[in-house]
Amino acid sequence: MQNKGKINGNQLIEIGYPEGKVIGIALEVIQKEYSLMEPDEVLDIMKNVLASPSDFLNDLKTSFIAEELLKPNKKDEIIELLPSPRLYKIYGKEGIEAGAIKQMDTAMRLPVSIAGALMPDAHQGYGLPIGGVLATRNTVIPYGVGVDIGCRMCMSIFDIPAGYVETGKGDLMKMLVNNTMFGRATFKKPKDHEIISNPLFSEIEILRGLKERAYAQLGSSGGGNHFVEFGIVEVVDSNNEWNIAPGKYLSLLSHSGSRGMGATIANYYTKLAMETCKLPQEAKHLAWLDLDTEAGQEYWLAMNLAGDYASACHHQIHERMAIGLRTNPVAMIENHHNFAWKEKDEKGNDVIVHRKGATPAGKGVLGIIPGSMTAPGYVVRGKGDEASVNSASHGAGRAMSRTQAKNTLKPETVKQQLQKAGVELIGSGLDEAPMAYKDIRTVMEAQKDLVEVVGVFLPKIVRMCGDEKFQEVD
DNA sequence: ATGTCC
Repeated sequence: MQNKGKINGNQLIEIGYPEGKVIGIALEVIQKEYSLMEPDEVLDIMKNVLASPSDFLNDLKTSFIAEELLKPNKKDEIIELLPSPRLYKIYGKEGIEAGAIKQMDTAMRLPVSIAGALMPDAHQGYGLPIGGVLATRNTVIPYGVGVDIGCRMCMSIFDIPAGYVETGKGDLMKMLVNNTMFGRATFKKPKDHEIISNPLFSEIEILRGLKERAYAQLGSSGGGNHFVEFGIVEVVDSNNEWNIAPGKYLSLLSHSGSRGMGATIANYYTKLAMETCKLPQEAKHLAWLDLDTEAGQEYWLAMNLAGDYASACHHQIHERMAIGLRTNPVAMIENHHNFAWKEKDEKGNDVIVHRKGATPAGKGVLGIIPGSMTAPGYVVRGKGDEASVNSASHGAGRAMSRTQAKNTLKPETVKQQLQKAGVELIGSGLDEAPMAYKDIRTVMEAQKDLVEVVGVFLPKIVRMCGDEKFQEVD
């Protein structure tokens, strides 16, 4: 027989072995000790060990399996939540849906949670709500970061008069159409970037299979609420970081993340976390990885790589536009809003701060909070408010779900609003219409203790992922 | 958000 000793994990599970570490140990023992035996005989031995492990504790061959079987099975133990959530602050509570608050309550009942806050643009997500901020001790929650790891904003301010968005409109539109890629579209020949030669792409198993597509998608933008847009930024703070005179300038703003790479990493490690960290039903998507484990360290490295990759994509977008404009920006501002950071709490202890749809707003930290296609976005400087865990919103937040927007909004109404606001739109669907978003001014009012406004941005030429149904109506 | 369903 050519398959002597060949047993796989599934066969062990079939005869009743619990999923987990013991499978690996048993397979190792089988390979080492029973490789010449018929599979059926091996399975019989394995059955006997399983039926009465204590009888095999002194067996030379199977004692390791027996020991593992006798260990209290931590894998199936459901970790208890605290009876009530730790206190946390909600900003702009009146505008936040109940489901998001419920999800944040659940997150604040995790035994690993230390602090948290809910931003005024919050809405329901998987695990941590979008707009949720959560500080934990030495653990990282993949769905506390979100699927689009490193989703971020980037703004370039050019020393070009604001009037150019009108006088140069045709050229700017061409630059967007020819030099940005959305959805499935990618560049025929992506620009090289050092991120692709990062050794982690060969050192971490899950990343090996992601390198090729990451290269193919380099410099692209994705779909949904991602955009690249030209607009006018008014710098309102004379005491700004770049010594720019207050006034209006041509500006480029982009919003996108880590494409397929981050999504694959997020889903892979969430699944892994859910296998090792069993939580009650309502909290199961908040499964965490201990940063002292191999999986936790791998996720941390992979997450950071995905963040750097997302940043690289933005930089290439901005580089292409700067080439088109034949000038370099006088200022660049950028920030992740789906990410986890190692920070210090007020006592100086290390904490892991997850921001899932939240802008870092430590004291003096610059960030960008976009509004909608027709509403202003803001360049902000964090005030370092402790209660917010040094955070602010990452946008206005949705007022309508995507389906609701698609079903109720009329293309003509949206077009009228765009026209009124003087906004030229390339691509997009009805679900990204301005009316689908909350009023950003109300959201900013709710977080005035968290950030101060450095500049106000108005979108003028917006490119998003296309939507045929919306496009047809011309 | 996502080679938009392994």
